[in-house]
Amino acid sequence: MANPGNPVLWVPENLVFSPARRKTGGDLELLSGVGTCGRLLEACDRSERLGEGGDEDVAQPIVLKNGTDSADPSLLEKLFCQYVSCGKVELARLVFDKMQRPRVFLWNSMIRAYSWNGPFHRAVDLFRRMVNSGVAPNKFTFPFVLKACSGLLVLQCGKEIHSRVMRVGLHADVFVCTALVDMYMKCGRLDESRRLFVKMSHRDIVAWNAMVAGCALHGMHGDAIDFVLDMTRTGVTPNSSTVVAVLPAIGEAKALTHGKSVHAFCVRKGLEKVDVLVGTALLDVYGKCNHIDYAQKIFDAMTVRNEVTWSAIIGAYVSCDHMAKALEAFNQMMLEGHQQPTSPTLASILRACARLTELNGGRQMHGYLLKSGFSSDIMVGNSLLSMYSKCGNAEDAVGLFSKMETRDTVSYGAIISGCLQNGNVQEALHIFRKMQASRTEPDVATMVGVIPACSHLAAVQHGRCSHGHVIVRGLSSDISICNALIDMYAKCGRINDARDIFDRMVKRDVVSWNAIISGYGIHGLGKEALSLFHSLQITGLNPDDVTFICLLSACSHSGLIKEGKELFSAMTKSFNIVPRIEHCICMVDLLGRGGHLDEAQDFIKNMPFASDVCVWGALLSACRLHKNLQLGEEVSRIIQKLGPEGTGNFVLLSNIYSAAGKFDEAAIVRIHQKRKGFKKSPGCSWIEIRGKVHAFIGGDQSHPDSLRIHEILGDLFVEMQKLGYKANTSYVLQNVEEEEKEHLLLYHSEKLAIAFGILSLSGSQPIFVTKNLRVCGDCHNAIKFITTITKREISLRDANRFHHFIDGNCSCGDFW
DNA sequence: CTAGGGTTAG
Repeated sequence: MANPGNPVLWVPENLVFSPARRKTGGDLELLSGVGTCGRLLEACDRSERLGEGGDEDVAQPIVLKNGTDSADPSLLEKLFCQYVSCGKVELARLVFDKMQRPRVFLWNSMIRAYSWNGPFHRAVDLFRRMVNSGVAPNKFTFPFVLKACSGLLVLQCGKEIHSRVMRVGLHADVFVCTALVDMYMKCGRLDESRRLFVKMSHRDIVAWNAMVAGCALHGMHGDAIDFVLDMTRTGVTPNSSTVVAVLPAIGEAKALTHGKSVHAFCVRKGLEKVDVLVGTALLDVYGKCNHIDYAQKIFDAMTVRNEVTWSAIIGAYVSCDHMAKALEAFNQMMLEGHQQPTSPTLASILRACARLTELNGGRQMHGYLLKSGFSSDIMVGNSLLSMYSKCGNAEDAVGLFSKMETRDTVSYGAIISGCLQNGNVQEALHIFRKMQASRTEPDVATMVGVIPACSHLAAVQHGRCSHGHVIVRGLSSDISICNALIDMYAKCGRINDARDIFDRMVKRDVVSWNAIISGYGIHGLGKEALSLFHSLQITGLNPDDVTFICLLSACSHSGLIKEGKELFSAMTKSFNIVPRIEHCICMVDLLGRGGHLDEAQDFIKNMPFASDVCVWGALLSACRLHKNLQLGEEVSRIIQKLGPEGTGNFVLLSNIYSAAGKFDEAAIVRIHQKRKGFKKSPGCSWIEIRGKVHAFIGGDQSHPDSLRIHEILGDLFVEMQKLGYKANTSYVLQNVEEEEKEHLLLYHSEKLAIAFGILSLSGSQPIFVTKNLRVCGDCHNAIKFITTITKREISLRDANRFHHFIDGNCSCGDFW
């Protein structure tokens, strides 16, 4: 059932809702389906009332009744106008087609009707017909047809119309010119648009708004804001369209101050309560700027709300991490029943379920979506994929993905990262290959999702391949891509390649710095990490909470205890970063690893918040490292007390580990239990040989070369013993005879992978093995002997860091 | 006016 504390999602039982039906407005469809095709009734008594505007009740029966085709031209015109003003575009068109020689203004009305709500291509077609039938377009025609071009994003067509405008000498007309500015803006020709705009002798508010909206549309947030400032300087007062155009840009730029001044302007004009568009846009800005209280105030004060308003407030709650409020708002909306959910609403709700790992609620939503006809909506479908993945349900995500009718780049991105989040790296890479086969173009987000798959595998060949993809697609200058590449190369043991990417970046963000600092950290190069931190401060970029986690962990792995302590205090004092539990885990780890067990314990006791299993787990592994059994047992008991209920097996397993002195295994069990649900992943090691990844689990005999691998290990064991190696059987979990323990140790996954490396690679090639968990202590010792015997260089990346073994020594100096 | 997938940490 639902997690305690999480709100239960309310979903109506039998609600059926078809988005398609709402959009077309059924009666129009029915009418045109009757097939009366302009057979008109000479409803003379009623024709008097035609043209008064907007009375559709009068207009409809006229066309529906059978009558003669010999309609009076003036009646046709009146009827046409009537339909146009009622918004009955299709009916207006029927009448229009009946006219013998429509006058210019009738062409204009018809084109305008299409340019208003589409279909835009009809407006353009009609314009062409108009020109071909010898009717000269006038200054009213051009703005309408240009608007249709903007809607269709047909630059070529727009250019043709531009040259026609020049030929008939209408380029100085403010309306025509404004429409051209808008068309070029929307079609992405910002230079041409700006050129025309600057040349205009008189710019009205519509022209200014076109510039503002265009900049906002193309993600040029700063320019959009600047245009609004410019227009006020030249004495043009913004209107509600300006506000609605600029607010999304302000929101994207998270420019809270600008948002507030626009808000103030709206209050002066009395817009924010009565204008739905303004109110909605405003509350969205506050949501994006993380000011949910203001967003809510605006929402509460609005006298008119539409479905977009509800979507916006729900989305704002979700992005401000108020999931309960988001679900509450959704329930309220459904109960009030004035507004139906739309795909953005549902996408936000699914995001909320994902964040809460509220699988039951998510499933309920899925059921509702199936009933209500939303399940074919690609955005909703993608949100569902993500929800299932984030709730740890990879199978349902993959199942859903395979059943999707259409998949776009986002669908692939969602499923690839979903597989990755659930630890299925192979499947992620597999789907990436299918994506390429399906000719779906990967974009930045896809590649940012794929590159970490290579980092997890530590498969540098795959990684280089992804790097190649990125270059070919021209994405190699993207900051996020570079960040992912830095991380990938660092985790694949190529710290210098990582540094190279970092050094070549034109622009870096804090994640770039964090990635390279973390890279040095896992390589045990703490001094380098610290020196990068100093460079970071010179750039003027602010380090964030993650930076300090990277730094503290780097210090911890390099034994830089004094530096770590200084960083921790500087973090709060000089950088105003509130320590999170993660920082405390690093500190306990740092102190504990360094042997300051009492200090670590004091640190936990003085933490400003309640300690959790992970903090004690860090201390427990320190107890294991320094063989402090007494404190270790004490800590084990605390962990047992903290452990959540219903995890009996974990408690038991943890006890076995602890009783046998396997404190770090016990800690790992606890951490896994806490973080990943209730599954403990088995120790697994792998090695990439000529682009193929070979994976081994302990005692594995499934590899085709298993026999020879075992032979190699057997021979090595004999040699190692001659050099003084003694198996450390305290690392064996099972309660078996000593000899059996030695046997089990010999076939640990990391040893198997190394033996396979020896078998497959020539003597001069370094061996690079990756393990999902932390390296076993006996293996760590054994590998040192193996480097002496085989004269090979061996690198091992485990869950925490790198170990470079050479000539019987490890780069970590046994400090791990 | 609202909206789906992504990078850094332990």
